[in-house]
Amino acid sequence: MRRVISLIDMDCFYAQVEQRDKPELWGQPVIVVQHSRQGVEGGILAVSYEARPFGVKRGMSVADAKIKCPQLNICHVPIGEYADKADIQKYRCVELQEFTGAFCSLLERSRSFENQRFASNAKNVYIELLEHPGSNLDASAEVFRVLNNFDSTIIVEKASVDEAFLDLTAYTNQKLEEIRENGQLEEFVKTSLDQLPSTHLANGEDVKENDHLRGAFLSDFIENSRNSTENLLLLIAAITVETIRKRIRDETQFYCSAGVGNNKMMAKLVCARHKPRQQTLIPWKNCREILRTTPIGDVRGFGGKMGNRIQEMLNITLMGEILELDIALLIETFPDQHEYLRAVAEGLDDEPVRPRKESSSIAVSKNFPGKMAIRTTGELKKWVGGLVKELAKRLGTDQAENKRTAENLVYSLLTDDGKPQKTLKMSSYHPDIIFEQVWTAIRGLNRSNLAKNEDGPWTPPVLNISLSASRFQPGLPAQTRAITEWLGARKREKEARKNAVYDPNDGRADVIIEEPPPPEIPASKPSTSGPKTILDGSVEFIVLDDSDEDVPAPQPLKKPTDIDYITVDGKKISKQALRHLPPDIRKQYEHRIALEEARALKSKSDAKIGNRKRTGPIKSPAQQAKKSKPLELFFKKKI
DNA sequence: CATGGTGCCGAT
DNA sequence: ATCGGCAC
Repeated sequence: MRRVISLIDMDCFYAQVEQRDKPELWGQPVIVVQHSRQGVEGGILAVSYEARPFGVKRGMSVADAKIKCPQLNICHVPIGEYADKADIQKYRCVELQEFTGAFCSLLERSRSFENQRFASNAKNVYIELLEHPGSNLDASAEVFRVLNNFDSTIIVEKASVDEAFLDLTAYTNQKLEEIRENGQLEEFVKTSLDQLPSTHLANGEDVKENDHLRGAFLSDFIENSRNSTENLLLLIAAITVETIRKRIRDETQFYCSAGVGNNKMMAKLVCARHKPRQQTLIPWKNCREILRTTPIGDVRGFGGKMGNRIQEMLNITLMGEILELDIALLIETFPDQHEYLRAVAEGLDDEPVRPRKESSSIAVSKNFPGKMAIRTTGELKKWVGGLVKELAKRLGTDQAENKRTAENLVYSLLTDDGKPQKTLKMSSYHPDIIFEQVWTAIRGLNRSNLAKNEDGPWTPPVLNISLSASRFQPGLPAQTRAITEWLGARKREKEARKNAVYDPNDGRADVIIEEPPPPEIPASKPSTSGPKTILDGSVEFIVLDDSDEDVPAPQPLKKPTDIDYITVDGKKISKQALRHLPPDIRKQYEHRIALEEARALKSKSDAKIGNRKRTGPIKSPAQQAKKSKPLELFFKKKI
């Protein structure tokens, strides 16, 4: 039986993330630009739909874009902490400490939006972040939480930061069965049009839709569905996807588009037909017609060399032409793939939707094109070191977040000559250790005959460095759990100190996370001075310890006292921050402050006695927060 | 001179 | 394990 598949694609996602960040940008033309090297603007990564009518496109230079659209708003991808390269973590991750501060402003903002679920989502994000101390949360994870929680029978494959495939086969079959059992089929057919407000039917005529036709095409299809289980399933899927998209919008503020069909290829292909904020349904019987006029390069998997080869060798441009070819010619030209090619041209594709929530590799890379190529040993060392630190940082947060540890590290150095690539066993997450391993493997690649010292030349010039961690095993190496969390907490505390001054304009509050407890197990931390032999063969993983180099004074600007902070739901919130809260929110807190202070006094006396040795899992502040009735009520009231 | 940074997969 | 290809 045919599957029922959907692709959900966030509309110009990076641009939307920026717009949500800065609400004044909603409805404005926005581009997201990545820098190439210090201060120099690189390519355009995303273009908001408001900017597209002006002719602003991906790949264009910022200058050209500005000429086309003078009122264009330009947002920049952040730069990596340790290496001078674009770091797109922002579009995936909201740092906990940033979010804690931004939480208030999000809440405030949610009241001005009509969407009632937004406050609820803000709460969920907040709680989830607190439940995983030191963790990050993808901006896209907000989206994926909606997808993953919608229904357990829907398979969700995270295809990229802003795309997901859904397998709705089981879900729609079950729904249809229910409808039939309850004798609601007729009712369903009659009401379904109303439930498809943003759906288009891909039939070849839909591209030049007058909106009047949209309804007519859909009605037609719905009529033909009465006696077609296959159509009914697609119909249910389309309605479901409308619901899912609405929920994504309500809970995250992000708009998306979708395609619905019988496989990944068609769902993906058809999704592009109506964007943004719309979705397209392709019934099985329309696949041939659609593909008949589809440029070969538009089909997933055929946008590159393979697609070009097909076009050139067969002298065709459209997918459907494959079916008109002399079969003998097709076999002769593509002996190994002719069957597959014909299947694709008919709209067949059996690639499964793989349930996947987390990425299976974590990579950092940087290009050094043309003149920028790395030509000295010292330079290469510097870049590898920086990239290793970026990688270690991300691996550390991934480890805390996903409770897993990478086994392999693959490096590659692209040169004119080739792209030597090797897999190393990873024995530590410590950047110094990783660096030594990588450098040991790499150093021999220098073909220069001259002195191989720091400032000696490196040949051939390096055009790209890439480091990728993979083969994740579940769990943390036991002894490092404590230190991992401790370092994470410590870092957060440091950050909080840095941000100790609340600036109502940047959405941050000086919310201080609890004092990090000392690690239960002392760190057998490798010396930072050199390579570290792993003790007695045991594997050791340690999160990047970016010791206090950049924050020399460990003391806060003003030493916090009990007078200055209020503990609410296990978090310390400065009274100054509280003053800046929206009045009604503040009121919600204030009635509890007396209680909390009393509790604090009590626990202080308790702490002197037995708080030290607890064997069970430590109760995180978040867990306390979750159970806290007042907070829940507070949120419920908002809805 | 040059999308660039990530990520996935199949063939070998 | 390495590579090459593809995509967003």
